[in-house]
Amino acid sequence: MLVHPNLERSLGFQLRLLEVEAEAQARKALEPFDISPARVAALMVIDANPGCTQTALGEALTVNRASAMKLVNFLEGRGLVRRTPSPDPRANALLLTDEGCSALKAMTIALKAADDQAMSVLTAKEASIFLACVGKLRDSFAAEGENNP
Amino acid sequence: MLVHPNLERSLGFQLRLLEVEAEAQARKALEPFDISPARVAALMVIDANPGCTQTALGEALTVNRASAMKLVNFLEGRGLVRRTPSPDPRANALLLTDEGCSALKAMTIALKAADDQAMSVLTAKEASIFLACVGKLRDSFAAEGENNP
DNA sequence: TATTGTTATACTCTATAACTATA
DNA sequence: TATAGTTATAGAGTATAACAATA
Repeated sequence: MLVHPNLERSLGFQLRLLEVEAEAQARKALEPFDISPARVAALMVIDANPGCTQTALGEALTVNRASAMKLVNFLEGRGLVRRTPSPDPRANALLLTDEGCSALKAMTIALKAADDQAMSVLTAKEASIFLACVGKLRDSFAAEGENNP
Repeated sequence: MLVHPNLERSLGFQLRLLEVEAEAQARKALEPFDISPARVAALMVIDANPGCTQTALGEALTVNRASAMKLVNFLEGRGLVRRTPSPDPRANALLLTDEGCSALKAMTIALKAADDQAMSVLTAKEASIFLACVGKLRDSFAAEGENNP
């Protein structure tokens, strides 16, 4: 069945289909850990920014404070993240627990294997151009968003 | 604030960020029409496959029958799509109304303008390689999905 | 039996708005 | 007044399961 000539050539639609498949693949790679890709992304942000606040976590993941809080509630409940006192008593400083740290290492390995397998259909040159284009496009969208806030 | 070295290099995460931005841009381009990108995609599928069933529509959009039905309910309520009798009396044959046809033309123009603007940061060669890579990656994911159904 | 459309229900993710406690 | 976290609520979007009509 035909989808539609305009859809086949549409950047947005093709990206959406690809992203849906990439997310499903990541979800599968994470099945042994019973955790979603978005939550692993949160762990990675905290790992890269120990002591960051929930608001900062939300900004890095482009979700709002309330959503960031739900993420942290889940990760804390799993024993992967700790809320610790921060210089500013209004804020929480987020840290990975020891368990969170070792779990993240294992998850990262699983995700990378899946990623590498998907990227293996591209030549090295294609992969490099592809990732550069993704970056350029993201910058382009970000610039547009600033012009029309 | 650092996101995370592993995330910066992650195909899945970068794709997700890009897709979120592309979707937001499409949503904005469609604001004058008060309709979501997913619903316009449904219109395009029906336009390309006049008389298709709801189940077929769902398959093309990779959603299930119940979700396809909600899409059609909305589009019918808007007067953009008609459910007509089908050779198989269990099924509906979906058609665009005249209004749906002309609305889709205008929406397509708006979407293409936004798409072209985003792609304008890529050289012609980059754009061609980028779209080819998207296709390759989708095929790769699809093949993986078949091996592990 | 299998399939189409339908309905009811629930789940996930996210957003908004209002509240508190601090700054 | 502005900000961090919290809470309650609501909205999309999608999925599952069961049902009727028909193949």
